[in-house]
Amino acid sequence: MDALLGMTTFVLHKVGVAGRREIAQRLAVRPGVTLWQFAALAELADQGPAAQRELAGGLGLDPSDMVRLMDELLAAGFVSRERDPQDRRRYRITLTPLGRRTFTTARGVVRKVEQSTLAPLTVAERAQLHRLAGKVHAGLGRAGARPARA
Amino acid sequence: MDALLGMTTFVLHKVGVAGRREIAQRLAVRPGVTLWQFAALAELADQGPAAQRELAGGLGLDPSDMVRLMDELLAAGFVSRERDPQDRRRYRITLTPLGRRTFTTARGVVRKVEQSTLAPLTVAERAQLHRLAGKVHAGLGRAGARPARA
DNA sequence: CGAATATCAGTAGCACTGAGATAG
DNA sequence: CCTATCTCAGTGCTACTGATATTC
Repeated sequence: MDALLGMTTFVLHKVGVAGRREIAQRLAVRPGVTLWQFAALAELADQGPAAQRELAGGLGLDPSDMVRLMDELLAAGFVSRERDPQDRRRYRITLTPLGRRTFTTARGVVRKVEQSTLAPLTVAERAQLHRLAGKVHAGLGRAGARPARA
Repeated sequence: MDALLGMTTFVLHKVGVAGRREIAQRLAVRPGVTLWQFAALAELADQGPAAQRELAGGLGLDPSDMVRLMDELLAAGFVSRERDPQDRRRYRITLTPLGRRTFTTARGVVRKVEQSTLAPLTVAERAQLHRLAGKVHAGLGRAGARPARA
């Protein structure tokens, strides 16, 4: 009996970290983005313009770390930002055409790596794994990110 | 289409990190061990006395970090160690009765947390998730830990 | 000599904490 | 006055890298 490998959480963590590593390394080569940069682009591509706080919330990233991420994305020309006229505390982050193209490229890379990582599974099993992981993830909530109110 | 949640690796990583966090917090309260300490105790309980390098390899932990871990386990009285008479470069790490009792307690805690984390899944789904994650994990290998030779 | 074990110091990435400035 | 968004500096944890002493 392997007490460690018998624990689903342990195996899940190992697989998750390894997958993240692999994807991060590939994305660094082409198209030259970090994992969080890719994640932010993905969120923007999905949901359109958003405030930094909303982005951070959706990604599970701390708002304070979002600042640095924004600096990078702006410097790379992947996004543009302007103050929200309705609420001037907020920025309105918008994906640029370059950002969208970069995201598309990156998504292709990620999909390839993911297929490689999940190679031991059949197509049906991959779908099953994704479904189950999604259910567990949905049940998490309540943890992570900075609380909106004290 | 959620580009991020559509990626199995991303979800797996999130779930794994959250699970690890939760377990680490509980273990810190009772029986007062870290996650790596628990992992090492589990490995020793499974496979009997071992050298530090073997332990590190089995756990996916860097050998250099195993040193600190050993200090902690020895100080806590969970393990004892002596030089291997056949190969005096190696230490022989053995679980003490206290270490075994601590492991048993910790394992109970971990199982409870795991059940809580996997609550959204049925019993059959949990088994399925564990099986699929195990297959992917087995396919990883080759990554992590320090290479045995340059 | 080359290789393996254990060790130790230093580094890098990542997430988090706490506090401040501006706006509602 | 109180809250929210964005910002910045600093901390802690984890994992990794590079180098050394001892033993085979």
